[in-house]
Amino acid sequence: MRDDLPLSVTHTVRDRCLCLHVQRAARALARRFDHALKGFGLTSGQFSLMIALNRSEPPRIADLAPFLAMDRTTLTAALKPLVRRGLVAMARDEADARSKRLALTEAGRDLLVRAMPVWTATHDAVDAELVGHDLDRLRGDLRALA
Amino acid sequence: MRDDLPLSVTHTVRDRCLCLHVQRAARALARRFDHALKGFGLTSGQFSLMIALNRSEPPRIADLAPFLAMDRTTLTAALKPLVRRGLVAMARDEADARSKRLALTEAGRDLLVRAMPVWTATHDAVDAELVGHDLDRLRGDLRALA
DNA sequence: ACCAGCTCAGTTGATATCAACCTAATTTCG
DNA sequence: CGAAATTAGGTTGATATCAACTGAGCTGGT
Repeated sequence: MRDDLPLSVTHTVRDRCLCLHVQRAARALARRFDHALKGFGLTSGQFSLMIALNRSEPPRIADLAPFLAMDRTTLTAALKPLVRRGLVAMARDEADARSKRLALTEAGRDLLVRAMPVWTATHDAVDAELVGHDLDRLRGDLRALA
Repeated sequence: MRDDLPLSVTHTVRDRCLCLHVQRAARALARRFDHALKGFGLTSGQFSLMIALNRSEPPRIADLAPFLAMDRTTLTAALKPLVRRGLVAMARDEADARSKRLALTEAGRDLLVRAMPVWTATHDAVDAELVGHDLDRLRGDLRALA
């Protein structure tokens, strides 16, 4: 311990840092949904990604990245196992040869339909543990951060 | 689009899922602090980890993992680059040969001292963007999730 | 003392995350 | 039309994340 890095400074960071607080909550929630969705071979992130694909118009990678607040190249990597398993299909955009359109396959939709009740039950359990918390406000705060 | 996976269901997940909301905020905040701390060669996670090490008693890996809501093995991996760079030292616990005690080195403390003003400025900027939001309540919500 | 069970940490394999760099296609403007 | 700027996407290298497995050390009961 030195005079120029006292415990009080680190306590300030630990207590105040939103980055740290959000990361901890993110890890805990991801673990929780990972476990719940394990039977379907899906992680929480893969589930969210597939949910984001269920649109009337097949989105491009560049459309999804901002929605997930995720780097474009992360999305490229995240799609690989889903495409390999035949849950997601990538097709060249007919209007723009640079773009690729992403869509759930029949198998992907089947899996999502089966996983949905588990998501609902898991989220209900999370909600139940947070009685007294204003979750709509929390979601609003998180959207402001993203 | 099929009848058994309508858009309304996916909109429910997108709007309600705390896991998705927290992951998005986590990515955005991590990116932001990563950029801010880049000049020190530190990521936001490495900064948080080093802050957690600044204790009067050098903690063990098993002590830190719950504090960071992180898997124990993730911590083992995260320590490697910090130890390699001489910012963190691992020493066998004298009382228990299974345990290792983690401590910042002199170089590690130096780096943290220099990085601290950047953390403060970055967090002040985040706070400024969230005027009207109750950040203490937000931190409480996030602690409840972790 | 012994051994069964527990605790602490590391390793492996898979996915996640991003910056930096790269290629190809489109658009813009002179 | 044609070169420059822009845009979409992929690749590489590094770190982050966790589950499952492994091994080493400790502890309590007999």
